Amino acid sequence: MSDDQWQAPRVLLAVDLVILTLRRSALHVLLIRRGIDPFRGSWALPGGFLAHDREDILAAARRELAEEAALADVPHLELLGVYGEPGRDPRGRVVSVAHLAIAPELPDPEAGTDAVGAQWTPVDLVVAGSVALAFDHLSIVRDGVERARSKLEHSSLATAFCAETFTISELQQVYEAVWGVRLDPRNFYRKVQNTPGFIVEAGPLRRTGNGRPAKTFRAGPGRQLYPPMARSAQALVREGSPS
Amino acid sequence: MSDDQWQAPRVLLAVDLVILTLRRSALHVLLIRRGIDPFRGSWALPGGFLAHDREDILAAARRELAEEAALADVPHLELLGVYGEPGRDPRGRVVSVAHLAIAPELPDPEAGTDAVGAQWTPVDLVVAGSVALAFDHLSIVRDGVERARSKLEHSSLATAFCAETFTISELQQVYEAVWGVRLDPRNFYRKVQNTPGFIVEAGPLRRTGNGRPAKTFRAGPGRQLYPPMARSAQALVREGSPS
DNA sequence: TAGCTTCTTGTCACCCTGACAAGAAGGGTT
DNA sequence: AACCCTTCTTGTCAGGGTGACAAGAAGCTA
Repeated sequence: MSDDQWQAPRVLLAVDLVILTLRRSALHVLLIRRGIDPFRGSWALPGGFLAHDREDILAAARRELAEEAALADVPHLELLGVYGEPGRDPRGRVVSVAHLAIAPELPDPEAGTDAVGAQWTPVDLVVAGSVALAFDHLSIVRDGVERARSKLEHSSLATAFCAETFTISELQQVYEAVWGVRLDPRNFYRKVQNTPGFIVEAGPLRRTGNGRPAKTFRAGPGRQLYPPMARSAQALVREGSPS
Repeated sequence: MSDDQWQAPRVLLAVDLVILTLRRSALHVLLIRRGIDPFRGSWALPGGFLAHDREDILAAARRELAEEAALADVPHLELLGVYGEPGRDPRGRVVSVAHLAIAPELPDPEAGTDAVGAQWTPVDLVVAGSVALAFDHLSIVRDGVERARSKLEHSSLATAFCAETFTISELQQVYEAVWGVRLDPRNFYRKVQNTPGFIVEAGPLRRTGNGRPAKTFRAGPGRQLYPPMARSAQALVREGSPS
């Protein structure tokens, strides 16, 4: 059980990022076209190895967020999972710590920045397999989307998809896009208003497109939602198939 | 941004285990007395380094489960988190992948096996700080308990604390111990019965201690609970302070 | 047999939810 | 300006789940 000569193996530690956002009311994930082998030319998640021996993992995630996605700050970043199956990377034993990041819809897409080759891709296309991903990144994306779906129920994660201030209708679009369902605006309005700590009115401001101006809100102090948003219950009216 | 000479750092990968069980209606965690430096003589979570270069992480977790806890099989084992802060281990850069395991109350405690020095310890004592833990293991235990509390709400994790067959009363004790609340037996009975896929009757068997014999059940096919078990709502009657 | 324990089945009021009607407040068109 | 259309917001109402609680069922012990 204990050889004096035995040495614990050392592994390469990578950080990968599932960055989700809403674009034109559809859920998108940021992908990068790989410039090096292996999988050169394939789409992959932003990520990379630890920069040095003493870099903190979360710090590495933020660094990759800035370097590869040109996102200096995101409203949400959390551990998603560990993907370390032997053989997942032909370069040797690589253990990847995947993170889930949520960003609001940003004015500048992926243009002009350091993040050349970065592209927001509809999640539907990715999970359907229409976009081939490097390594086991398809599994990671699937897990990330499922995590987001789940956390929308019990936490205030949905506000991370929105700008600083937002309307209830915009918040509803987050739920509809991530869950893939249609919700009744009137019941949704009442529900989020009656969930303590979820959202607070952001002054009597108003802004809108076409109809009656909407009240604006900002994220409230609560991170957990009681009572939770019911997914299965409201999911009666599934969204139609894509045309 | 790219030095030809740059080499990605390699880290030592460890696996740690938060193994929870119920003993005499109280939540316990398995701790090991460390026999080597650092923290020799302190209590710590079961765990260790990867055995070799190609060992799968989950396989390493199961191996440690068998070696250090003498648990050949547990009904639940999942990723808990990654703890890789630089400096958490004086031996160098160690990244620990923590796992959460749930075991039913076992007939043989920690006696006689390979797991010398293993001991079931009340979680209350640990989180209160009455038992000093090595490394950042206190944080890991806290996260593990919180994970279990959360998953009891939306998943059928509670059945992992029970034997193959169990009574509804035993299932209730799991919720009461993990959540630290008292629940009404009649409402709990109705609730779990009406949650589809949670539990199924295990034949007309019966067994009990003192009162009326209870029906026995086994875990149902459902892993997610709809509607979920409400923690905040039922948590009206907090359990009394320890005597 | 009485008393105690625990399990199991009900009852009832309240609140949340889903389905839906209708008013409020803007823009666009003629 | 009148009208239509859009979206936001406030209500109404029936049904189902939940908490509080009563009461019977089925065993053990004295």
